[in-house]
Amino acid sequence: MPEAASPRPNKKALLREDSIHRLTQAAFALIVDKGYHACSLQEIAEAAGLTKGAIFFYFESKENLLLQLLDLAEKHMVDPLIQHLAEIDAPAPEKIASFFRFTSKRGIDRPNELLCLIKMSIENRSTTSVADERVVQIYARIYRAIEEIVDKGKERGELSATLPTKEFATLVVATHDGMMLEWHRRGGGIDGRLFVQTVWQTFLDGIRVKQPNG
Amino acid sequence: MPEAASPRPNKKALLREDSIHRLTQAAFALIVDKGYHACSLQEIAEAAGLTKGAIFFYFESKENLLLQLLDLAEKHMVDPLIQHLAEIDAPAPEKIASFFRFTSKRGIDRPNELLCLIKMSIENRSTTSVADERVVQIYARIYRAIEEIVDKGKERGELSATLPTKEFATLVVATHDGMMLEWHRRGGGIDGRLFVQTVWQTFLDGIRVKQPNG
Amino acid sequence: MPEAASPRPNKKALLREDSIHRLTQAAFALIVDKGYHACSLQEIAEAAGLTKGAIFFYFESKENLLLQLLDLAEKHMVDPLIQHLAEIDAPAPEKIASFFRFTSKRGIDRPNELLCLIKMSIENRSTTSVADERVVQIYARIYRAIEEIVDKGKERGELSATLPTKEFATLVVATHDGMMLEWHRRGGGIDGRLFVQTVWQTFLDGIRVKQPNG
Amino acid sequence: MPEAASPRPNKKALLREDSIHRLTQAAFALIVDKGYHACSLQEIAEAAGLTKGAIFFYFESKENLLLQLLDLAEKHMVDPLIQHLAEIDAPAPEKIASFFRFTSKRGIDRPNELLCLIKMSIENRSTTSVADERVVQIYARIYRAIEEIVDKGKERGELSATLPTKEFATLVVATHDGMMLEWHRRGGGIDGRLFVQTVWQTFLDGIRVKQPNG
DNA sequence: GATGAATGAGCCTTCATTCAT
DNA sequence: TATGAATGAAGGCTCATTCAT
Repeated sequence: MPEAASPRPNKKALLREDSIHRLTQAAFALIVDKGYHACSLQEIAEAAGLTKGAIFFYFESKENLLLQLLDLAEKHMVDPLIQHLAEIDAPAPEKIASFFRFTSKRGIDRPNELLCLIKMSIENRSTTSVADERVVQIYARIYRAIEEIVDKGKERGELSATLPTKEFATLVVATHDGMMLEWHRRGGGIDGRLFVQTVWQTFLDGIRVKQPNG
Repeated sequence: MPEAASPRPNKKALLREDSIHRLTQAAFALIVDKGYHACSLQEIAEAAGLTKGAIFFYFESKENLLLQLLDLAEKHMVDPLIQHLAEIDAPAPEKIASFFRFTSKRGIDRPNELLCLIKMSIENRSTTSVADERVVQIYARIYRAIEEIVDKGKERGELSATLPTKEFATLVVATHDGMMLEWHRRGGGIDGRLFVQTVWQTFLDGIRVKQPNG
Repeated sequence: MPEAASPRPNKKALLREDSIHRLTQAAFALIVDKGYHACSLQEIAEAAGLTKGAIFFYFESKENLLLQLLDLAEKHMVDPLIQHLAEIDAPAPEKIASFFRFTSKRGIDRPNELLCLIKMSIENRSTTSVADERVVQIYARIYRAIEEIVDKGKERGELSATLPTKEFATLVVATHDGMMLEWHRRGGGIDGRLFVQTVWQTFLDGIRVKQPNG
Repeated sequence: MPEAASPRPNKKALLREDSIHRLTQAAFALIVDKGYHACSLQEIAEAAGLTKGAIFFYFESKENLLLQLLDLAEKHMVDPLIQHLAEIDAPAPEKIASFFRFTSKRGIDRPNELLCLIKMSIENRSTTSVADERVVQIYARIYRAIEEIVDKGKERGELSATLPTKEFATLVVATHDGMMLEWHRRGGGIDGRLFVQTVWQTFLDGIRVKQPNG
């Protein structure tokens, strides 16, 4: 099946796409690695094989670059996650487990987008910047999705009615983010698959050895 | 003219103590709030009612100031925590719960020292600095303490023998740090006491409604 | 296939002409408004509905664009002015008045070319650039024309013989340029026609109420 | 007469004063010479024998430096001028002449402050900056003073009642500014004293040879 | 004929750091 | 003990300029 008539595949558009991709990937990697404030545009540009000027050509400012990264993280990680949670039909505990499972799976191949979002939620605080607001927005969506699951779970008797929704959702997000960060921090030191399994098993079953009935 | 055994509290030393205290407290607060890289010595000095020069007089460099903060965090939070865990005589799950309980209690009054340590463990990565190494050391101590609890718990049958020690310890730390950060992030939005209670209840008992024996 | 004697107006040439015209007009307007150094080629190109590249295609450099503007200003404003002054047959004071009258009239329809020249004579100083030299050249022509009028006026007894030629010419140019700038600066604030009239009446008759003979 | 008791003449304050003075003088000179946008802080600092950092230490930003210059120009040139005009008791034409005479005299020793103000009134247009507003404010004061003189002059019959106040004031300012700029532009080329004399003689008496009565 | 990608020099600004006092 | 003056390196950003297409 040969390429259709398209006389020439628009070289400039391809170049543009490629440059933007290299810049965003480099930015993701460096921000995850060193933090937003600690990494310079110089470094990012070099890592992408371009110059600072190219970043401004495509993104106009450092903060705007960050905003683009957040947009990507939302599109590639958060949107699918929330859609996934909405689609699956399972008891609340299983849905919570799915939350962990979903990002873990995605995170194995492309950890930087998710980690960038998490790191920014921690680093960029009290700086009333646009990027900060963006992070808050995205997190609000995640919280809403989890709180919905919890509320429905409580209605259906799948979760203890005494569970405080907000606090529990906070716990879920906290565990999730902490886990991702810790995973990244310990790097090769731990077995990823084993870790993830431990996380949600613990989370679901509690850590105590179950006393045989009684 | 020899220094007398001066019963009256040395005024100079007191002043010195006070200045150092104000500087470290200001630094703790600002680093927790904005991150190490995002806050300048100027800000810290101003918040302490002193000038940049004073910081260099007492700490010699920005990194050294951070090191002092880490030392304080270790002395005031980590040392007591580890000693506490070593002293109490309880089953492993209970000890894990104590871990959460202990820092939560301390964190209510003086959250900044612990949060500073946690934030630094996330922000300062891949920068092979002395401060980074210091953070790693401190975290290693915490991990060791938890892994010891887990191993003993498995020996005694208090924890499932199939629980992978390292991964589980990672989970504990992750949950703990994530929880602290989330708590701080959500500020007044959530009920602290309720949140902490939720954390370790969930962690200990699992989130599922227990089927009445059967 | 030889070029025909093409009676139909060459389309390419027209397009070319049009683009150049739009660029120069945009440049005139922006330089008058913000000054040469404060306005970027980006702005000029955008205002002309083209891109930076087009400017380099037609003008090769920012300075060369300015040179072209100066050429236009000379051709459209200075050349006709000098020719006009040479042609009219009147006493020196009347010729001086004509100087003001002429540029005022022209300036009403196309103020930017004259203003650009004046502004450049003020902004671009001590920068030994080609454009600067060009400005000096043009001003030298104007000075020469006025000094000629003054000298002849003195010869003919139309002007006081004690009037220092150079200094008086300087005064004429100063008043003229200052007036144009002030006119532009105050925008709608003053009545143009009334202002111009005031200028040369004052200049010619002096500002004092004439004592009735005696 | 020995220096009074003052134990030591506060070296730091003197140093401060001196550095600020050198920086402002350098800034005045370079801005007058090349324009605000065309001269860099690097140049200014070098001309003052300091570094860029020193400028930020004392002035915080380039624009703020300019604001300080404008303040100085107002204090040293405009305030005295307006006070002078208010104090002298003379017919309106003579007061107008005093306006020229006063700034001319001051301008001989310290031309840069006045020229900086004038140049900024021309260069900084349509940039809604704080500095621009400052310039407008200062000019408004000058205009007010002149318009007052004109109005009173018309009341007392010293000036033609048909003279439009606003337009005439504009003319005065225009002539004044143009004259100052031209004087600066032509540098050594013209005789300052002779020029000034020509200006206000012309302005006062008109340029025509007075016909002997009738 | 004109664009869009990309560069590099230079700008304003920040900030940790030094040092005389 | 602590300050205030000053520096220099580096950061984000602008902009004239080049060039393949």
